[in-house]
Formats: sequence, structure tokens, C-alpha cells
Amino acid sequence: MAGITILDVARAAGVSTSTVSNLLNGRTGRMLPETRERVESTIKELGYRPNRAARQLRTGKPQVIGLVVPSVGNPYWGALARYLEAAALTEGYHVLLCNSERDPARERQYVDELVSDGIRGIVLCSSLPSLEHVSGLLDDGLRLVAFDRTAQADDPVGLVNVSVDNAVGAELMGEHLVSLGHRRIAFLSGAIRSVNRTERFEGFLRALERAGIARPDVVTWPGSSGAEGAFGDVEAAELGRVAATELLAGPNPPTAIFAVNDMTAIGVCRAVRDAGMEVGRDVSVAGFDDIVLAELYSPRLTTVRQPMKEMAAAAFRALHGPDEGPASQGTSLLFRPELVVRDSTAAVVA
Amino acid sequence: MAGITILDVARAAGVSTSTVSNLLNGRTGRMLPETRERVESTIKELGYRPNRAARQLRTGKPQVIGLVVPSVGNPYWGALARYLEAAALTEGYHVLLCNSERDPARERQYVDELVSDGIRGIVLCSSLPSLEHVSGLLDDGLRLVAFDRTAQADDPVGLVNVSVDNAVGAELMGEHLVSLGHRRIAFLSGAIRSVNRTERFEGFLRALERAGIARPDVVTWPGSSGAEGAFGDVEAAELGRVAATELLAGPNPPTAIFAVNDMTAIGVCRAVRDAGMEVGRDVSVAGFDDIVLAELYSPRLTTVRQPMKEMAAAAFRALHGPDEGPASQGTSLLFRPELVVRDSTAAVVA
DNA sequence: GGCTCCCGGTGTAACGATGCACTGACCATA
DNA sequence: TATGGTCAGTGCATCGTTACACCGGGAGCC
Repeated sequence: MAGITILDVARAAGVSTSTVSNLLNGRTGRMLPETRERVESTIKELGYRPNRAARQLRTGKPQVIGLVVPSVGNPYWGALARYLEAAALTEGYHVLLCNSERDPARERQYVDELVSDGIRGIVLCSSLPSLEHVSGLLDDGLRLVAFDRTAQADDPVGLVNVSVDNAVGAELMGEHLVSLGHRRIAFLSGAIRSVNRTERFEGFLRALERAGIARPDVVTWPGSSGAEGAFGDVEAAELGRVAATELLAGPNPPTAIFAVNDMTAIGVCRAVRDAGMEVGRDVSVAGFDDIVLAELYSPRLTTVRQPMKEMAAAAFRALHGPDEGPASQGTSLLFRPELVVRDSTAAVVA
Repeated sequence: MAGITILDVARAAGVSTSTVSNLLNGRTGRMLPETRERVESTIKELGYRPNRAARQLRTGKPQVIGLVVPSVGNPYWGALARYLEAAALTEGYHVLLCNSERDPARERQYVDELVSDGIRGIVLCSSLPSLEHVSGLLDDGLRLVAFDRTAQADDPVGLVNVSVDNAVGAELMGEHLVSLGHRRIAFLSGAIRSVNRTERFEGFLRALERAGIARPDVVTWPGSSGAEGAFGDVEAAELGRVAATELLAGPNPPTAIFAVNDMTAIGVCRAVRDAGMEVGRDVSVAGFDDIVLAELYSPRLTTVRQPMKEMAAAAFRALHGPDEGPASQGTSLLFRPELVVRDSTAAVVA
């Protein structure tokens, strides 16, 4: 226990607690340089660290931001958590971790709890398409960043969305597959109810249309109702496997399959192999996100990278930075995705 | 902002703040049932939630535990973070997330910071073999759980270690490989400097000795000095690939390779494939940990499962529960590992 | 009647940091 | 010598909760 208070510092430096506090909070305008130095060195000597609880009690603003994700067990959210924490650390902020397990009630409860604990900045990775239920909190001064989501028409004012440009990313992948000579390309996704899935699908269609390819096979899968698998991941992969198996067994199967994310793509790869074919040679498979697994998988997965580190940093800035002008409605910070070509896609064999 | 204080409740219920506080803290001994019910219903009605900052300021004990991991981007630590948070939630605790990035200085700084923020319970996933540097903090009443580590001779008093029984796990895998008819089995690991690697190695040797197999090939790899890869993961896999490539190209190559963890095993699988062989048929490959990838990888990886959920719950109990008798030295909570046989291991072909 | 005991609470001083409103000293001007 | 104006810092109420020390009153006992 540190146990050293601002009073200890004040006494040791021969000033009042107010002066120490003023220094700590940058109010150094009217302060003799020598006083300032004396206090500063006293702080160092004693190893004084301000008590966050007391500070929060007084100011109402804790040096903590909340992060609500479906599950940090999922590598995608794990990566976000890692980079967000790193960004927060640079400003002396800590990150409180909350796993919603994709349960909307739990997600809402977490947000309420964080708010009533005085936390003023939350990064929310919601599984809900609408975020209306938080608009009241936003009016009360909460800073909310919705991650992996783009602005919607009915978004509450003040909400900042941070996301990769899904449409552009999917378009890049579409172009890539087309350039490899593929003409029969399937888009494989779970139920397209979330915003970013819709965007990915539309970007993909754009690329194909430009190449003069008719509307491709689109396979969506309802997904199991209710609770998803342990991480939601395993289920995504299973979905890819089941759907791709059916697709490949059908008439006129595609030569390439673009899965809505890497997990699903991994399931697709398994299905391809189960069907006695080789990924990359017989069928090209592509994913989206570029999670760690994509690089490690076999074959290494062609995918679309999200610049996680930059996105996390931007999310933190949006929470912490100065209020950016008038709170506008429908703010989206869109990041440029990057096509990462690896071994799971190849030129179509004639 | 909730904004409702204990005073509001007290006034509305016609009692003093002390009574409300007493109820909140379970001191209901001398309290009329009717008073109690009145206060309780008032709390509900008003939606009162105690202010954590004030509570902490007063008691010195925040309802927060710290979690220091190398990186939550790594699925293994991500899983721990997820389950630990779930366990903490059941008691109303929150989890503060810290990524040490395997930097000992940063790890130490995080612990100091958490402690001086008043946090009294920390789960530390250290990359350091010795934890002497925290013994001072333990004397001051900090509860510290070292995760994925077993007790050492020079451990500070009061430290609780939580880990899977690595020796037993490796022994199970050794037996499994032997039972499949393998006789030339390699153990593949990065530098065996950490405690659990040593234990895995010894357990593995035990199984082989019992089967009358001479000391097997053991391949360890120094690993790059300095910073590891983005997650430490990618490097582990790379290590497996490089080492296995060399091993398979040598004279009298093993028919089975037991990698020290799943990430390394994945790298081994790649090497096997690169050498024109098939995992499971030509060479058996086994890992340890049973991270999500193990199930998803192709082939599905035979590995040793750590009961993460139970381990996380135990770690939390060790932090939060009552002081267990006299603080002893060398406390280890060891969990039973489970052999998970999948597709990457098979009977040796004659 | 006087005494103690217990019941069912209540009063209030902290916990540590903050920041507004203030002050004493000094200088310049009228 | 008043008057005003900086300058450099200080005094103190305050945030919401806790828990120790207290208190009024009724019961029981001699």
C-alpha cells in the first residue's frame, strides 16, 4: 500500500495541498518555478501516486474506460482489447473488461453498471443492430463508441462508430477473386442481419457487377437460434462447414467461396477438404478480418485485414479527446481495409 | 448518471444512512424485519446503486481485481480473461485488464500501479520464473494468484499458484502416443526455462520410461532474443515449423512429435505438410492447452485440455474468499488435465 | 425507585483529492 | 496615504460511504 497522500507531499514540500493539487492538474500558471520544482521533486522522492478513488469521488470522472465485447475469448475481440488497453495506457487510463456473451440483456446491464459506477467512456461492441436504448445515457454526457459498426439512420446523437470500410474491403476481395479468373463465386454468411454483413455483401456485389458477372450464388445460413457456441467462433466455423458442404455438392458448384469472416472461412476450408478437394487448387477460399489464425491456418488464409491497432487508438481518442464540435448524428470513423493475399486463393484452373 | 445516494434512500425510507449502510453490508443482526424490508424496497424503487469510488475511498477495498496477462490477443489468455471476468461478476467484482506484452518491467509496473490504486487482488500471468519481487506487496496484504505456474522453492509466502497438472497432462499424452505404437517420439519446445515447460517435459519422460523407451529425441529451440512476435503466438508456431523441419530432415526421424503447446504444434503441422507428408498418417502431432484453434485446425489437433473455466473460478476464489488458514508457502492449486484425442495423432504404420 | 442490560437503531468523523473563493504581500499609480 | 491591481498561493467545504461510538427507552431485577 502506497499510503502516501497529497497531504504528506504538501507537508514535506512546505506548501498546501492546494498547491500540490494545482500542480498535479496542470494549473501551473501562477506558480514560482522553484515552488514547482520543489513539489515535483518531493512527489518523486516520496513516490506519491494520486488515489484514483478519491479523485473520482471528487471529480466524478474515473480514469477508466469500459470495454464491452461479446467475448475476449474470441481472437478478434481479444486483439481489440489488447490494442485499446495499450492506447488507454498512454493517457493513464485503465480498461474495465466486460463480456456480454452476446446476450443483449447482459450487454445493457453492463453499460448501466459502468455508467452508474461513474465511467464516462465506453467502447461497445454490440450484437444489437439498434443502439437507441443508450441515447438517454449519451444525453447525460456518456461518451460511447460503437466498434465494428457504421452509422445508421436512427442512431442516437453523439454516438461515434468505428469500423473498417466493409464495403471497400469486400470489393477488394471481389476484385481479387475476379482477377484470378473466378466467375462462379459464392458469398457465404450467417444470417445477414448485422450492419457490417450487409455492407460486405454489397461491396462484394459491386465488384462482381463491375466485372460483368451476374448476381452470384449467395448462401446465408440462419444459424442456430438462442445461445451461440462457446465463443461464437466455433459455431461460425461450423456454419461455414455445413453451408459449404451443401454448396459444393450442388449442381454447378462455385470455384471460389468468399466467407463473411475468417472463422467461417476456416469451416469452409474443412468442407472443401472433406469433399476431397484442395483449398487453393480446386476451390479458392477467402475470409475477412485477418485474425491471428488466418496467418497460422493451413493453408494460410487470403483475407481482408482490419487495421486493429489504428482503429483501437481512434476509438480511445473518440472517448477521451476534446468534444469535437457540435455533437452530430451519424458519425462514422471508417478505416481502410487491406487485401492480404495468402495461399487459400489461386487462379482458377481452365 | 444514477445520482441517487445512500442519503436519498435513507430519507425516503425514514431511517438514517447508517441503517441503510448496515443493511448493504450484511449487518442485519439488530434490525427489525419490517425496517429491513422497507429499506430494501426503497432501494429497489429508487434504483439505488452504491457508488464504488466512495466505497473504495472509505474501505480501501475496491470491487475490482487486476488481471495481468502477456496479451489478451492470445486466445489462451483471452479465454482466461473471459472466464475470470465471469467468475468475478458473480460476486459483483470487475476486472481491470493489463497486457504486459511479456515485458518484465511493464509487468512489474502494472502490479505496482494496481496496488497503489488500492486493488487488493491480482491474477498475474508472469513470464518471470521468480516472483520474489512481489513478496513485499504480499506482506502488505495483497492477494496474488500466479496463473499457469506451480509453486517454487523460493516463492514468497502467501502466493497462490493455479495451474493444470502439467506433468500428468504430458504423461497422458506420452501414454497416448505410446499406445498408438510410437517409439520414436520427439518433444519439441522453445527454451525450457519456464516452470511448466520443465514439468511437461518430465511428465512426458515418465510415460516413456514406463514404456521402456529410451530417452527420446528432445528438441528445444532457443527462440529469438528480445521481443517476441505480435502475440508471442506467431513466433511459437514459427519455432515449431523450423524445428520440425530440421527434425524430419534428419536421420531416423520421429514418427510422432509432441509440441509443448498448441501454437507450436500448429507450426509442426505446417512443417510436416511442407515435407510432403500428412499429419496423422505419416507423422502424429500433439499439442498442449486445447486452445480454440485446436478444434478448428486442420487436422483437428490432439491435445491436452486445461479446464480453464474451473481454473479461472479457483483463481478468483483464492483472491476473494476468506483467508485460508495460516498463510503458507508453496501453495499450488493443481487441476486435472484431460487428454483430447482428435485427428492429428494415429497409430503408427508398420 | 434505582440500577443495569439490551434492543434498535442514529450521529458523525473520517477516507484523499479538488477547485472556488479568498488573502496577505508587494508594487504602481493618483 | 489611499486605491487598485497583480502575484503566489492557501482554506475549506465537498464528493458518498462506512463504522465506531453513542443514545433513548423499555424490560428485568433487587
